[in-house]
Amino acid sequence: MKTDFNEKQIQILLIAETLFAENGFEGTSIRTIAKEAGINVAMVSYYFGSKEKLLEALIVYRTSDLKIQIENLSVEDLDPVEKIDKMIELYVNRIRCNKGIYRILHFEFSTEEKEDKLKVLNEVRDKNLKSLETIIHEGQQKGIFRKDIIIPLIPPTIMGTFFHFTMNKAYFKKLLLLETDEQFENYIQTKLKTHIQQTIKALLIYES
Amino acid sequence: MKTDFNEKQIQILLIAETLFAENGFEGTSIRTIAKEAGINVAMVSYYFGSKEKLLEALIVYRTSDLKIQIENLSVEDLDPVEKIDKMIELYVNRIRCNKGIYRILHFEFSTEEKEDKLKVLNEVRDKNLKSLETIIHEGQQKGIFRKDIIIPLIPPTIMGTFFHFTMNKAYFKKLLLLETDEQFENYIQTKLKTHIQQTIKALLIYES
DNA sequence: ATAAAAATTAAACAACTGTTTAATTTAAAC
DNA sequence: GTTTAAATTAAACAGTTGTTTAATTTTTAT
Repeated sequence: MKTDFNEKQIQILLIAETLFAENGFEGTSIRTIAKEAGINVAMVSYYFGSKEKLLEALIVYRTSDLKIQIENLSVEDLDPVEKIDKMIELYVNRIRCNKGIYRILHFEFSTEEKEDKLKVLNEVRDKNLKSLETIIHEGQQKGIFRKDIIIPLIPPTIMGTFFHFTMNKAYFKKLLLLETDEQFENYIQTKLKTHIQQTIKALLIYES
Repeated sequence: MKTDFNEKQIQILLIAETLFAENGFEGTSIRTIAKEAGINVAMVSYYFGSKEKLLEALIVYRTSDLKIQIENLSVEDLDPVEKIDKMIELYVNRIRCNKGIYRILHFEFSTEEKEDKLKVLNEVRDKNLKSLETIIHEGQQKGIFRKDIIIPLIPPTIMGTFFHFTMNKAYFKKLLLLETDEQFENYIQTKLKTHIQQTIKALLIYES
């Protein structure tokens, strides 16, 4: 599998990413990509073979990016609660910086069965889940966290909350009286992030 | 705004809903809809005017459905914690039964600015939020719930968790060893529902 | 400077897109 | 039974789609 792209290819990939995220895969024509990138239509086929393969290349390009971003929190010298806080901050920032590709991965690939192309993404997810498990088990051994937690359901709550909020930008901007995009972005990094941290910590610690 | 449709129109709407949810708006052609519905291509234009207006009609049709489904929990004779449980159950069931239209509303309308068409949806959201506020305020007055909760961020956690889980069906089926679609559906109605309930209750009750 | 390879182009391709037309069939009203 | 309206059809429309071709320019290597 090809993982190295030249400057021109990367330029095309980045523009395709934006357009796919904005208008969907089917909603974006090669001609639009070409026009936006200031190149000839044929160049996409020339470099990537087809529109489908362009999407695959984009996913390869971006998920290899994500791989690198994985940090191993479980080794750091923090107590479990602090580790949870930090992990959520990492989650939020990672999605925030890769909104485009996340959107594409979740919406273009959600229904269809292109599992092979999602292998890399699944590897990232599995590794994240492992890190999370390590942290929670540590907290459970120290008697801080409850023991009847279904750990695989925690990332959906973190990511899902974030996604649902950003996907309904217009609605929440109006609801929370956030006038500019900057205010919206700022709200995510402060209030929303804190809300998610509070939620997960409460779930882990609370005894009913 | 037209809100009544005849049998034939509803048949077309339902098939369009499935196809839009599966392949997206741009990814679904009128001819595919017509073929699937066993009608002539021209009938869509004849009944709805255009593909765009077909989508609008679908949203009108479905959101008027949703409106009726809104129950007013806040008046029932239950304690706040039970009300939260019941409300989440309603949330989960409502999304579960209207997966298609929710997907369309969130993904086809997320980026573009077709706010006027989303008015009905926003009304439903606002009403749900009001109900939730009533319940939480009651719990706060009784000293059961904490007072520093950002209430508008709770629906994103409920809906987001659910969505993220269903959107990544293939991944979670493999991860949780759910072999059939029935097992997956069952997991949603039991474990996932309980997880969301636990999460929200913990957030509301837990004192740090 | 010359030859080979890579990059870029405009044009053409057939298939598909949403939509409209005009003719025909079916149903309703009188 | 006749007239009028609604429903349905196949065909055509013009525009767009992804992709390929073959010619041309640019870059690289010798």
